[in-house]
Amino acid sequence: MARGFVTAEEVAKKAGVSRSAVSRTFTPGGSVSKAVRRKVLKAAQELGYRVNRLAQGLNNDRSNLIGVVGANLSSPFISKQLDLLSIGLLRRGLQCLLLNAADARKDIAPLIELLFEFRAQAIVVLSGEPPASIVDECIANGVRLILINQRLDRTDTNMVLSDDSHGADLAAMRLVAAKCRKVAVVSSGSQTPAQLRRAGAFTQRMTVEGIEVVPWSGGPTSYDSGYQAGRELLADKSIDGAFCVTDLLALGFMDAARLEMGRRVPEDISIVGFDDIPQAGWKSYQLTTVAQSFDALTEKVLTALDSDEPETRLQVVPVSMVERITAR
Amino acid sequence: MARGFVTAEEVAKKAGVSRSAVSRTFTPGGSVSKAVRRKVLKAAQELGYRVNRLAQGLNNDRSNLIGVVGANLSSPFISKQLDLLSIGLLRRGLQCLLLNAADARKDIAPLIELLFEFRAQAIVVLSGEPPASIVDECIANGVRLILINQRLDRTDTNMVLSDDSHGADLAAMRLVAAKCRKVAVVSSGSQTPAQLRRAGAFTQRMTVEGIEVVPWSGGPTSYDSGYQAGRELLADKSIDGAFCVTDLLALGFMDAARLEMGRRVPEDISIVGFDDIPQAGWKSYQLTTVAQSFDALTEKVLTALDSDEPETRLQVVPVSMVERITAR
DNA sequence: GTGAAAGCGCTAACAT
DNA sequence: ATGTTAGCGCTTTCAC
Repeated sequence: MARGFVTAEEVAKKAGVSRSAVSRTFTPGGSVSKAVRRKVLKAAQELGYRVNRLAQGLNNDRSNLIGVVGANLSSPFISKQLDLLSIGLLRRGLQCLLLNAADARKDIAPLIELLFEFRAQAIVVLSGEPPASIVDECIANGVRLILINQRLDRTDTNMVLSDDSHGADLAAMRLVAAKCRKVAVVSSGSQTPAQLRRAGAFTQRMTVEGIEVVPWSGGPTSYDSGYQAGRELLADKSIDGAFCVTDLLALGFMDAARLEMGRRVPEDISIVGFDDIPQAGWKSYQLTTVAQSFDALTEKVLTALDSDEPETRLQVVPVSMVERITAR
Repeated sequence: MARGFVTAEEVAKKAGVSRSAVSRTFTPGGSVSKAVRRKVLKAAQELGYRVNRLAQGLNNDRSNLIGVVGANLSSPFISKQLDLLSIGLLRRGLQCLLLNAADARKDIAPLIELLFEFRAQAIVVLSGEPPASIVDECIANGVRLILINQRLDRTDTNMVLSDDSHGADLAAMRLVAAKCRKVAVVSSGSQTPAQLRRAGAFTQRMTVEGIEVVPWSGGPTSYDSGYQAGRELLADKSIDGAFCVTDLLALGFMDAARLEMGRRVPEDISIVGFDDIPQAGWKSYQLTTVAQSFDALTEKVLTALDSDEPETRLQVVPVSMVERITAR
């Protein structure tokens, strides 16, 4: 109790009107006469009144809060996503309640539980896979759930994801075009569904093409893991191509290749990444990579927020090859 | 109205107890008998009840919401900060209401206004300078305001910042030790207070040392701006040192120097950055830089959240030189 | 157009 | 330890 904020009651008193007149003044469709509105606005101004959204939400069951849960918020990919998303939400008059899962492997159920308590209108999951029970609860409670780059085997929730398998295919074909004979496919140890899809589709395609694939995975999704992969894999002199399922891995791999393992890129080895994070375009790297469209992804999430068309439940966003200089 | 969520009333009915018994069961210090508690918990479980934090907050004036406003959420520095902060808040049982200012130059007043409406308990500003009127309002309304890397000329609000001038000094001394004769100091066009302090302190020190300083500033705080700076400045063959007030700028500058302007680093030119973002440690760069302690910064912010010691209002966090290979 | 009154879901002071 | 009662600040019928 006893806080500094001014209430509508006080404003009403000062303006000499009823408490509901004040409410109406601040409600978009409220019917108030010019005269009253002016008086109210004046009093509110002088008192420094601002509506209490908590009370407002309690009343009409619209908290205006959108829960966002994600891990590794400082990774280039996630942070870019969060950046765009938070801008888009704000633009739509929605607030972003951010919950950091800290670690993608962690169970995000308790976080979503927390979002329920805040009566979030919708929940956007940037990373981590919610258990089926939580998905059910979302539906039961009328909370829209939107999963990014996550493909659950159900049709009753919103999923927005990049076309991983097609992307992996593009990467495969690019390495085929580079005339690679033996390629590495590197992913992190935290086998996220997206990474698994990419590695799987790539391997499958390469097998069809009759090209030998050497899989590697380990560590978190980071530059260091990629570097480590490079050190270990490139002891094998015959590897002349690599698909890293994430740009961060690719950048680390590339540095290991050039700086420690004495390979020239792309002369000795062709490298293709996935994501197209800003760093992939830096002059020291100029990584050839499969680009996810951050804008399109965000756009789809935003529209999924209000539209309830069942047919737009699963949105696959196209990817594209960004040709730079790391593949022959 | 008409939402799926279960209320305490329904739980009470099902458990055959009063509505307050339910409330007490879910309140840490509530005095309830084992028996009642069990009944309540059981009913709550079956019904899928969860407290409504909005209502809870409305009651005891503790929204549990901490407003966080920042711009350029995808930049390495800010995103790292946000990552740590959001983890810390969650750990303390606080929720993070994120507002993206999109652009550091934008006025953040309306965003803070919005946070008032949500009755945020405290507001953390990662970037952007709040106008004095807003600061006053925070104080008037009992909302703690914490500014990061922002030094306002007042003693009634919390500021947590890295020791920019000492850091700039370290950078200067490092370039002196590298025997530079003519050094560039590059900052972005969005002259943030922190950047101004760094550039200012650096220039001052160099002037004392009798070393010529060539200032450059332009563009946003980005890799590209740094690159641009490199291209323009290094037409001057006599520049043999550079202090970039931000790592992102330094990385771009370095690439321009090596890859386009034919300079060897550090043989021909010594480069020192500021921040110590993850990319500064990447093998292709290995930037010598002044490190801000993200952990210490976050730690101070977190403690500033609850402690109200006036003497801890201005917290200056020490910085340190990270010696890598870009300075002779 | 405006005010009175009820109610959103919860907590806390007051009895018992 | 438990139930009753009175709010928290707001929106929304419902009369007028």
